[in-house]
Amino acid sequence: MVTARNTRDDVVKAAGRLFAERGYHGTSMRDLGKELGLLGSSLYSHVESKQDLLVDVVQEGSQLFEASAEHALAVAGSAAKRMGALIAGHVDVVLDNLDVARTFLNEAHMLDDEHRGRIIEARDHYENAFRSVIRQGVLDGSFRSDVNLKTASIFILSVLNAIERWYHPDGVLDRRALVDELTGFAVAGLS
Amino acid sequence: MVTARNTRDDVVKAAGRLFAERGYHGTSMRDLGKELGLLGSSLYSHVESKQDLLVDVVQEGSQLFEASAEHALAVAGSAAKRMGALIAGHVDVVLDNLDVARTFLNEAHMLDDEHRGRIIEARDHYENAFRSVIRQGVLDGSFRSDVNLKTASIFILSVLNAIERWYHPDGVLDRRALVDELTGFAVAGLS
DNA sequence: TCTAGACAAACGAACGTTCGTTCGTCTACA
DNA sequence: TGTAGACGAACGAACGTTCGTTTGTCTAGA
Repeated sequence: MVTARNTRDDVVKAAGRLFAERGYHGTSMRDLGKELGLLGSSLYSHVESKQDLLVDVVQEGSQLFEASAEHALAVAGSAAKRMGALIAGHVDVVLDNLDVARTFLNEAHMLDDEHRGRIIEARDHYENAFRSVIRQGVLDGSFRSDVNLKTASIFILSVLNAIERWYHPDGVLDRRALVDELTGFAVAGLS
Repeated sequence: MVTARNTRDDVVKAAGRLFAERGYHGTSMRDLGKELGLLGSSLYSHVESKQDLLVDVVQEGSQLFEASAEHALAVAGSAAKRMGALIAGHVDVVLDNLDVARTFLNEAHMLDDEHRGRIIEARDHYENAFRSVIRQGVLDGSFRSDVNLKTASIFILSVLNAIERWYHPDGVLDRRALVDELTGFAVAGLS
């Protein structure tokens, strides 16, 4: 007989799913309990508060993106190649952790000031990874010299962050093709 | 003596402001009343329901974008020029109606099925304006022949729709410079 | 010019429901 | 037998909404 006891991780995972789908304020603790076959009150055996769940999900998202950038920046090669690595990493994070990524992107501003501040810092740091690769390309002449570092990095991240809003893994465009399209568009926009 | 009676439009406008700021589910009717110096219950002199307010705001957003696209498509000239008109129109809609645009972009999926369906249709129609201009550019040779119409239009709209998340009108980048950056990046990405 | 009536706007109490959360109890496994 | 997990009743607060009433302004007729 397999007993289906829930762990804190199960609760956080389900919270990510519902927060992504219905938003933080659109999800009640009773909804979340139902998702796990529990009563809402039972969740407090695993978690201190609802806000706590949001913090957990958003922090996980933040760490995933951070790790991805670190990994991509370790790649050697041209600016275009390293930008490709950043983009491929971003796509992997989003598509392999869709609920976490969606919650991170859309619900983080519901956090209290302190946590939100930390998330904004992490986001800025992540954006800097893109900026530094663009700078490399401008300096070595592979990208246009008049590229605006700030806007260019924001534009590319805008495209990447929107993926969760339209991309369906079972559509005609598979993940590799998506990454190719994204990288092609970004590099062309910078060249 | 100036009497400050509120109209339905005042309520809808305030609703757009709060929905944009805190989200639909994060805004209560009492919050909204306070914004206008009223009790929550008093809002029902102007409006049938909370959902009704969301419908009003989102539909206004939808119409603004639609009108902008129609106007831009009437512009004669190269594909690049017409794309510039689409982008400039989009930026104007967003920056001149920030609350409405933000609510349209982020809260429309909270609508009931029927209204949401209509909004999705309108969005598809708006995207088609971008697609048709890209097609024009591909056909006349000013854009790359291997441009993917669907992804390219989505990418450009992704950048445009993200503006509300980062752009501040009082920053160093004024509106004209923003449009130039956007158009430059889009056209370069297509060329 | 004065006034009676109509009207929309706003009030404020109250409705039933849902919210996040607490707590004492029970149960199943180690 | 001890303990972690789940229960389920209960809490006070907040939710969207209703409703009878009050307020202030505009208009028509005397």
